[in-house]
Amino acid sequence: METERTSIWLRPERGSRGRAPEHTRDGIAAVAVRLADSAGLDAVTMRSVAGALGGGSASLYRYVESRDELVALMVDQVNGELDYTVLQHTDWLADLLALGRQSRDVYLRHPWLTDAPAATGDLGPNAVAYLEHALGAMRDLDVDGHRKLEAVGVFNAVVRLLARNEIEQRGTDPLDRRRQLAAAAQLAQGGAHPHLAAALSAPPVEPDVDQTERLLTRVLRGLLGA
Amino acid sequence: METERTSIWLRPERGSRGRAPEHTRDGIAAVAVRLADSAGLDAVTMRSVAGALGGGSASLYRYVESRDELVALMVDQVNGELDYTVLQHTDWLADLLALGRQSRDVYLRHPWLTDAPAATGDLGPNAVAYLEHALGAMRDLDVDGHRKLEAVGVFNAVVRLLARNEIEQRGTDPLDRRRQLAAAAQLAQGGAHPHLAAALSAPPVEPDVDQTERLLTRVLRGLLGA
DNA sequence: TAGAATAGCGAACACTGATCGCAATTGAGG
DNA sequence: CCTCAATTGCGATCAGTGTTCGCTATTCTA
Repeated sequence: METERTSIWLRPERGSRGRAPEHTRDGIAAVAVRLADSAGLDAVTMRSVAGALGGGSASLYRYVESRDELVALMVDQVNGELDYTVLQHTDWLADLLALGRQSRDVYLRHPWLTDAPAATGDLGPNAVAYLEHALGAMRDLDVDGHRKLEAVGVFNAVVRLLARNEIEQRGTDPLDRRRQLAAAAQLAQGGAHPHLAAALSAPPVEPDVDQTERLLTRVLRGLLGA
Repeated sequence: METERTSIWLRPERGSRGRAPEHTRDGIAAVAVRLADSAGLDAVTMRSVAGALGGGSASLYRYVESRDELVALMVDQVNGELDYTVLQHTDWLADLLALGRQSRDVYLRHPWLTDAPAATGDLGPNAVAYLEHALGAMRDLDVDGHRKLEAVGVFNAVVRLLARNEIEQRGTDPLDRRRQLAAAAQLAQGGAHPHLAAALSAPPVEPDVDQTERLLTRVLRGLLGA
C-alpha cells in the first residue's frame, strides 16, 4: 500500500548506500533539452534520451519516475538560464520587463517550452527562483501578496503567448504569411464578419521584443496600478 | 507528390459521388467530447472514439486525417457552446466580461480544454465567431485593429489561466490545499525566499467568477485604456 | 571481507496512431 | 434499369511508445 510517491524535487538525487549512478539529473535533462531543441518535444523519448546517454531506456527509470517527470526536469533546467541576481530596485516595471525579456529569450531558444504541459504538482527550484525574483521586483509596491502572485501568473502567460506567436511566425516564410492573412481577410470580407475584416485591414503588428514589452507594460500597469 | 492537404475546415464533409457516410463530423466530435469530459483528453483514442461510435478505428480516418484534427474538431465544437448573439453595445467592458464568463463556463465544463494543444493551422468557424464577437464588443473603441486582436489573445489566455487554476483546485480537497500552502510557506520561510514568504503569508484569493472578472477588468483596462 | 543496497538493462507487455487493401455500398450517367 | 466509378467501413498489421520485471553487476557501509 505504499504507492504514495514524493515529488522529484524532494526525493534525494541518489541513495547513500549503493553503487554510484552514472548520470545526474541535470545531465539527463541537458541531453533531453538538446534533443527537444533540435527535433521538438516529441523527439524526447525514453529510448532516444537513454540512447543519447549511451544506455538502455529502462535505466532512465532509476532517475525519473515517468516521462512527465523528465519533462518537468527539462522545464526547470531551462528556467535556470535566467539571471536572477540583477535587480535595479528603483523601478519595478523596468525590473519586470528585464525579466520578461530574459524569459522571452528562453522561450525562443527552446521552442518546445511553449507547448510543454503546465506544471502539475509543486514547482522546481528554478521556478521558485523565478517567483522570488519577480516578487522582489515588486517589493515596494503596496499591493496584496496574492495579487502580486496573480500578476506574475498573467505576466508569464503573456510572455508565453507572444513567444509562441513569434515562434510560429518564425517557422512560416513571409510570403505564405501574407497569403494566409489575405485569405483570412477575404473570407471575412464576405460580410458575415465585418469587425474581423476591419481588424485585419489595419497593418499588422510586428511580433518582437518591443511588442512584448509594450504589452507587458500595459498589462502590468493595469494589474498593479500606476 | 500530392502530399499537400488542405485544412479540415475547407475540406468538404463528404464527397458527392459515393456511398453516404454513417456519421457527421459534429457527431464524432460530440462523442469524443463526452469521452474527454469524463475521462480526460488521454482517453480520447482513435480506438475508443471509434468504439463509442460502434465502428472500427480505421474508419475514423475517413473523417479525419489525424488525431490532432479530431482534437481540433472537439475544440471548435465546445467553442460553439457560447452564445454569440447577445451584445449590449453600450459598455464594451461589460460585453467582454460577459464573453469571459461564458468562456470560463466552457473551460470548467470541459476541463481537458485547458491543456488542449494550441490551435495550429487556421481557425475553426466557432473560433472565428468568437473573434468576431469580441471585436464587435470593441467596435466603438478608438484602437488599432491589430491591437484589438492582441487584446483578445491576452483576454483568452487570462481566462484559460484562471480556469486551469480553478480546475486544479477543484480536484484537490481543501485539506490538502492548506497543507500544501503551509509547506510552501515554511519552505519559503527558510530565509532564502523572503518575498515569496511574504506573498504567501497574506490570505489567499478565492478563484471564482469574481476573481476572473476583476482580473479581466484590470487587464483590459490596461490594454485598451480607460 | 561480508552483506545489502543500489544501478544498469534485455526482454517483454499493453497500448498507441496510422496504413493498406479489399469488400460492400451507393449515387449519377447512359 | 443498369453499369460503373466513387466512396465508405474495416480487419489486419506495422512501427513506435511508456512502463515493468527480473536478473546481474557493482560498490558503499559495517
